[in-house]
Amino acid sequence: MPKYNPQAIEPKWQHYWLSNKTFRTPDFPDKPKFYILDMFPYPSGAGLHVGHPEGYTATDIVARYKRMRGYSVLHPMGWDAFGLPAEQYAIETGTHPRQTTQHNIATFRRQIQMLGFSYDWDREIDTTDPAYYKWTQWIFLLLFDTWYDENQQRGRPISELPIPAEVRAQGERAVRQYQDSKRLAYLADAPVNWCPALGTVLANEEVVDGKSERGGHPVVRLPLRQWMLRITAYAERLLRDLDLVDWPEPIKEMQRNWIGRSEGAEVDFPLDRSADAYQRWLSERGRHGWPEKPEPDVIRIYTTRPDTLFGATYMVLAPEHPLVPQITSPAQREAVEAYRADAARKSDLERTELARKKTGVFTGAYAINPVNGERIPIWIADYVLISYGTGAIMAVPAHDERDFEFAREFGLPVRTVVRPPEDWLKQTNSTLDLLTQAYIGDGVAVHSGTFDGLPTPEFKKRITAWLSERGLGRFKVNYKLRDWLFSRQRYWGEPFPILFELDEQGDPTGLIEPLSPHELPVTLPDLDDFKPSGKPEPPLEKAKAWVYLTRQGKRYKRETNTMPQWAGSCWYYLRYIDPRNDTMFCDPAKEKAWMPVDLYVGGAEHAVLHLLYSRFWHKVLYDRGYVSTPEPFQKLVNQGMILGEMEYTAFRKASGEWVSAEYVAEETAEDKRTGEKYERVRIGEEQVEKRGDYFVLREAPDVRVDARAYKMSKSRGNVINPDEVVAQYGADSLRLYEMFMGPLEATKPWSMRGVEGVYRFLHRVWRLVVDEEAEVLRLSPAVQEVEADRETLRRLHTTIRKVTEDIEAMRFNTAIAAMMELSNYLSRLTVRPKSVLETLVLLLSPFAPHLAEELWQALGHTETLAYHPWPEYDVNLIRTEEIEIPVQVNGKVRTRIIVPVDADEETVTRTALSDPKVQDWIAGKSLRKTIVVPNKLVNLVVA
RNA sequence: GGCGCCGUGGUGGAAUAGGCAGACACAGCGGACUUAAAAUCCGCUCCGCCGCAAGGCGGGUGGGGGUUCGAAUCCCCCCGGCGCCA
Repeated sequence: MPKYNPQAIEPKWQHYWLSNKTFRTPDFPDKPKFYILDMFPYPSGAGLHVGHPEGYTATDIVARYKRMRGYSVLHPMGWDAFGLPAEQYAIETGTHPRQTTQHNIATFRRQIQMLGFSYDWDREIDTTDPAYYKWTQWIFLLLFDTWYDENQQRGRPISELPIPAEVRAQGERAVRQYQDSKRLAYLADAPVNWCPALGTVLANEEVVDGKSERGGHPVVRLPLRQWMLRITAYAERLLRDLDLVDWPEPIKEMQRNWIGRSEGAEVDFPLDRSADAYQRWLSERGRHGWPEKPEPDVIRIYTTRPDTLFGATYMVLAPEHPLVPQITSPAQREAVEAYRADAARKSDLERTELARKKTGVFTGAYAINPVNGERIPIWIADYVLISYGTGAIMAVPAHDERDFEFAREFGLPVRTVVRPPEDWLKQTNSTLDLLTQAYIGDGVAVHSGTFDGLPTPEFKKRITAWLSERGLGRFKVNYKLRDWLFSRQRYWGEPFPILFELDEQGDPTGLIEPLSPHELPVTLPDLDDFKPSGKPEPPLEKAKAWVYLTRQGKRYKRETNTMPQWAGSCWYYLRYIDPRNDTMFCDPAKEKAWMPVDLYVGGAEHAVLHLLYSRFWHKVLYDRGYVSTPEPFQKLVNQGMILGEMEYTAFRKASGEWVSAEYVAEETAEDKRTGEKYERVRIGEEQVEKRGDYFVLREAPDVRVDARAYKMSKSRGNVINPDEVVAQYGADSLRLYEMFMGPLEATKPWSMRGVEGVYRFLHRVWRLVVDEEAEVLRLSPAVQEVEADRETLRRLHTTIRKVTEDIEAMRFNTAIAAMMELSNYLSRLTVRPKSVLETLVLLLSPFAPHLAEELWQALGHTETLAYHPWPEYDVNLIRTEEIEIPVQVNGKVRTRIIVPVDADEETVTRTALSDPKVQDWIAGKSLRKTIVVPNKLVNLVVA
């Protein structure tokens, strides 16, 4: 029996922790607090993936360690359970998504609990639980009730929004519409991906190359009235406050890029008109200044290069630009209409593809360049997006790559207004007036009237001021970040707590009515048919009895879109703090006590969207006084991806002849030279060998073999199931292996043999303590209550220090290596001091908690070690009297000498020079220089 | 195309205020125990060369160059992989 048997001891301790509520966290921290959060999983039907426990083990180690260091640790788990797959399954089988979701959650919970994580399960949450999404809806109402005050740079209640007198004069209805236009949650027409063949609206990720992912049917972009969240109002703060958090720099950089702040100018180009009319317009602008909205016959553009205004030779509007129908000449109408229809079928990504051939159509209209009065043609082209800037650009082909390509394609003039450096001209074979490609760098202005000779940055300032004085333009900060499209035409999501007022005919009056908080939650109606309606409208439209209601004598229709999957995950970290509160989403006192999250661990795939969206919600809650910190996640760590086992692939012709991998395109298995298609052959490790930088077939060493690890996927058949690993080796081995594989952040391939290796280590630790020969669980006879000798103590305390420092820095792989070294040493001792083993068990306990608890008990303890103080190390025990350091001669190690620790330079030099080997090496040469690095090395430079 | 990260034995990886390259583990080889196997334990294991041996010499962190007494680590160029953006 007393063999190491994880299958017996792991369930035993999991049951112990659960039934004793060992990891129950008090409502308020009673010691210094530490909030450790995992990105909660979407409980998919596939069950837990080995990638999940990687992050969960890392956080669990820190959580267990922090408890032993005397912290109140908040460490919860829950389910991000709304989402497409459950709904897709419902469409296919009629199974209600709730049922699928509950089933998947049960599987995930079982799998996570079998790994022995120290979550406080009393705080488990589920985003699809009405008691949870009640508060998601409540926060939506808060967004709806908030406007952004640009002056104060914060969100404020809509009741505090100043109403302009001219709006107020138009009556109550106008006031409400004005308010609605300023809310953080507002309605707008936004294009959806409508797939007529499937009769449904698709999410962006379901559209590939303008076709549906399933079936490859064409997808068109159709405007639909949808909820938007005004995240752009917070762009500046989302950018700036990245300085407050301790996140990996690349992740911050990705967020910065995503927000995409740029400085430039907005400039108004009036449509072509008579010289008189143009002069009138100019003087009008000079008098009244820059208007909030341009006149209906004026095109407003945004540019980051106002210094190139004199080089604008044409304009381009996005095909969707509202002015297009108005300005198109009759002769061009047909071509313009066709082009617009075509553009609607393309995604933004395809449209902006740099390598793509530029397309576009002339509208027949002209505009006037306000800096020089020049008349320039107006085109439409799909490389201009309606969603960026103002949806219109001035085209400066000389200094913008896309404009250059477009101009070349359509024979439009190119005018250089920034002088490129001479060597650039030479290199590109250009002359100042004949560029072979766009020059996009800075330089000195030419052909720019009175601005000639100004360097680019100076020009930008001067021209912006010039435009500003004349009411023709203004300085403008622009963001690539777009407002967040928050509606989904789906069933399985949070319903909006919003009503639309109906008139007596049952038609919408245009008034939007938010529900009151006491009317929440708005629960999802049951449907028995989840099939798409065949119209671009949400499935909830089918629940007629739910959709229409009478409230205080008025008829209303409910909003039938649902919220996107991101909604529930935007604030879940707050709910864990007070998960059962039904009067508030979270008690402010508890929030203050636990926030911010001290450590947040999850996959890098959420580096941008989830983290940006939740930061945005958090800031709104902050502005409205519901949370106490400007940022939710203080420290962020991204775990790397776990790949499948290493695979060797060879390529073979139909004739059976091998083809070296260097000639084969890996993705298609086609010959790079001839296009011939080959067969992929999986090769065993024993059939390959390494030659230089490549693996080759052992039987045919000319044939290179493709050697790499692939992402785990069902279709590739390389998915590792955690259940099987636990059944074979136990949870402690799985946990330990995932931490031992390499650095947490790195992408690394799985290896079953590696699991075996850590299992052997755990088994060895077991045998250090337990008598395996005995029938009952008792200590090994080598374990005795004796004082440890000096060397054992030195190794023990070195290990304590290493493990402690490594956990703090989340370098779990090297912490484990240190414990392996200690156990290798201890296993060679015939007498093992009990106190040393106790310390080792404590060090190991955050990593392999089941084994540790079992051994702790075997060592005679009756209580869990979960709250036992973490071992302290004594530096005096780590120090040695003497130390061996290398001696270099001219930078090469020639021998080693033994010197007292902290010996001074002179002693070290003297010892080195007296060494016979050193004397051989420096014989007949003169000593030029001596470098002594204390306790590290000595380098003798001779010549 | 731009930005970022990365490249170390047969494999995963150690070693960064620039200071002994290859800790720990896997795989492999040899040995002990065993009737045998598994498990376990002990030893060897970056490459090349010299030596019967003890030992010694040289090369080596994707490639090339540079800074330095000294570079896996810092700088420049190139090659390859991954991620994000376009």
